[in-house]
Amino acid sequence: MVRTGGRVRSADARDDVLAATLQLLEEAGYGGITIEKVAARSGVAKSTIYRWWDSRPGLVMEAYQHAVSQRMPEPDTGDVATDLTVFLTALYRVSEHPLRVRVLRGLMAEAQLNPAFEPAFRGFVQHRQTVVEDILRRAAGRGDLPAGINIAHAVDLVFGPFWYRLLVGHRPLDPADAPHHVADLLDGLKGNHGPPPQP
Amino acid sequence: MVRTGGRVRSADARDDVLAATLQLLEEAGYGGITIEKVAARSGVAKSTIYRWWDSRPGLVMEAYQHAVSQRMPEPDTGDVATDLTVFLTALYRVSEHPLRVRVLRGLMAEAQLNPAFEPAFRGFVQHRQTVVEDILRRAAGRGDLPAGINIAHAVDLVFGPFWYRLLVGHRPLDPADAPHHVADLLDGLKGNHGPPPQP
Amino acid sequence: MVRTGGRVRSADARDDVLAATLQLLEEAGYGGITIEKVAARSGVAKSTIYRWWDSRPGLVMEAYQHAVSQRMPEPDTGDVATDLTVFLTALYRVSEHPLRVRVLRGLMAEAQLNPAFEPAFRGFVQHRQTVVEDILRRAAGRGDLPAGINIAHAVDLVFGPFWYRLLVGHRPLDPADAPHHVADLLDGLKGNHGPPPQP
Amino acid sequence: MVRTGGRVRSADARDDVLAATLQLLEEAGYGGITIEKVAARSGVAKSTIYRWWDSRPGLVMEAYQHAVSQRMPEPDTGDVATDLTVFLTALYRVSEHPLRVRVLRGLMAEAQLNPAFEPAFRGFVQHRQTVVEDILRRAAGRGDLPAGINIAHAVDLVFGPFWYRLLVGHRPLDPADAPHHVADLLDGLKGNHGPPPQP
DNA sequence: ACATAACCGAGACGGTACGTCAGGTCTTGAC
DNA sequence: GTCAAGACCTGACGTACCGTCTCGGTTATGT
Repeated sequence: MVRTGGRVRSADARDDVLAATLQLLEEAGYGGITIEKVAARSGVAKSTIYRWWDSRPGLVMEAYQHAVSQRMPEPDTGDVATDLTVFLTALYRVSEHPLRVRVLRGLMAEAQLNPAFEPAFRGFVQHRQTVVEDILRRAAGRGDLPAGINIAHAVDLVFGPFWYRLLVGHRPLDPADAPHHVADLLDGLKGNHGPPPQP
Repeated sequence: MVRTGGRVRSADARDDVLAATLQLLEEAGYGGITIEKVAARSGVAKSTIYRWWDSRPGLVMEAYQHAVSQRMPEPDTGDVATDLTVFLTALYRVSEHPLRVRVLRGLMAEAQLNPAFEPAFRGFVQHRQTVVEDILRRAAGRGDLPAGINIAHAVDLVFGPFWYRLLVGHRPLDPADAPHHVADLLDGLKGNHGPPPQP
Repeated sequence: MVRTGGRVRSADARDDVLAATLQLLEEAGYGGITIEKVAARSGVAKSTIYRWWDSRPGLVMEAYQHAVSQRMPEPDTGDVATDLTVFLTALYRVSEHPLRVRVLRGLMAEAQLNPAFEPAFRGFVQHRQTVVEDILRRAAGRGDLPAGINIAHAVDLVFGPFWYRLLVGHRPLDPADAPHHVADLLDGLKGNHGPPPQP
Repeated sequence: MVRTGGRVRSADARDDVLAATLQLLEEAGYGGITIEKVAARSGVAKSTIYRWWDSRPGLVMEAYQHAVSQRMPEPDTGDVATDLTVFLTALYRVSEHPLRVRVLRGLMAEAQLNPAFEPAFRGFVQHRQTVVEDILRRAAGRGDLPAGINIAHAVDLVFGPFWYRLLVGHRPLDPADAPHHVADLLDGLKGNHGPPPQP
């Protein structure tokens, strides 16, 4: 597939839009963003924004990833407790960045209200789930966890409280809590009371 | 404080509005509701709606509670496992009512986007939390759970996965899973790895 | 027909919109008018303008008629030459008002480009034609003009040159020319060379 | 003036643009033409069109003349009635070609709205006027018409009704009417009621 | 019995933002 | 140096709802 001509996409325009989006995010939160304001702030035409981003959540998601694209770790030390602690600590650290918190909350909200956005958001979420799934699967393979463990539910026990605290905001998340949460989780898992995973 | 006269609030108008709200909820979801549509559907004037409800989430919350006001149980049998199982089973049963699921998701979304609505929603959520807190506190008092238990985190372990599944929709909630989740939870708690609760 | 309720239409808003439309007409001509500018100039919301006027030409036409609603004379003195002279003189006097000239030209242009506007404009034009038709018909009835006269073509001889000069602008219209044009017209008519009018 | 090199103007591009313009003219009328559509239809880039034509009316005018460049007759038989009848008949025949009617109406409309186009359009119109002027001037020189005749107004009597019918569309133009219109016109002229032409 | 005052429907109002469209300019790489 | 392609800014379009604000008309008291 070859390009046969045409003006090339302006990197300036792209960067200005993403920068303006982040600025607005900090000032007014996800709900305070409008394409109109992004256009005004960035000096980029609305039509140019619509050419490259199909929707507000798509734009915000890209701006977010562009800004904080430091990937989550995918630890594989051979010890399940260590792996989970590393991962959870990194996850909880989002609470130290109010901007990221606000973005995550806004994206979650959008996914509830806008069916068209749901699959994209689900993809984003599930990508994170697989990291934990892999850690648990490897541990079960090594015999460090019971064979019949319900991995799916364990994953929900990792991410559920995280999101719950993020969304309700009743209690701040603290990266220092991660080791305790991991210990609780593993205690529960070793008891192996879950039903067998769905085939 | 005496009323000295004046026409009394019309029960018809109130009922028509709530009914129309529920209808629209079923048809278009929370995000598909507008005050304008509710007014048109119900035959009640927009100004009347604004007189009695301050906002969309307020209206929806009332319509929801009016329709499905079966209170959550507050069990106190003396056995922590039984109490939690009863409660969790009732909680999970929401998944059998797509309407309620949609409302809960919409309210959560609104709370993310609309700061004015956050406190009301947090109140709604925390009321449910206290039921679980009370169950755990009583069990600890009886010595059925370690004294230094981190009740706050335990509550998050109950509600976190519930909301997470509800919001992301990656795996359906099943009331039959409640006993297993309770067992896992208690196993974790008895290990008592949590930090002491904040004073 | 009874009003059954609702806030009454604001005369201020209406007047402000029409005034702003005329102002813009003077400054920028018909083609320079946009609903957006009318809204900004008048301080009336765009939605209010769209509520009452379906389109730009409709708005301009009302503004024009509202401003210059001094009706054209419909003379009936019993003398065809006098009647026509009075009418034509009044008609030509539009050239003394550049604003009205611009509006007429703009409306004619819109009728060419916008099929939806054509009928409304044709109605406006034909209303003026009937005045001349009536003058000629009465004269023919009195025997002041040959019975078999082609009234339709005579009407075109009155309005055709008028519009032609207005639109092309090659030679200014002068109300003082009206008597001569009437005399020419009547000479031509009395010769009666036209085909019989279509039955 | 020497060309120093470089690619030569593509005749293909030019022809494709003009052909596409005519096609769109037939399908959607003058008002339905956009440079964008012409570019898409012709496969020629928008920038190329802008390079060679300054505006929509310029493009349409060239396309129109390119397609129907059959010149109007310029009769000189020595008889004024014959000359005028030949000319008027040819003029009226445009009504048999809806495409040309549409173009003429569109150009007239554009001249009203676009001051920059007015002079070009006036030139086009006046070129036609001179043909009639010459016929009348020759007749006056021969003594077939009174010497003090108002030629300018006579020209308006020829073109005025023609354009008026074309633009308003209230009554179809019929080439068969031309002889009658000529007879009426000459009757009026011979009466010589017009004011002396402006010096 | 009737005045009072709050209620109710209708719907106009000033706004904000939407997503689309065309205009006219500019940039790129191929010919 | 022209060409096709197409990105870019500009500015207006017409629509949907927002939350507020008159209107005219309608009840229930409570004196």
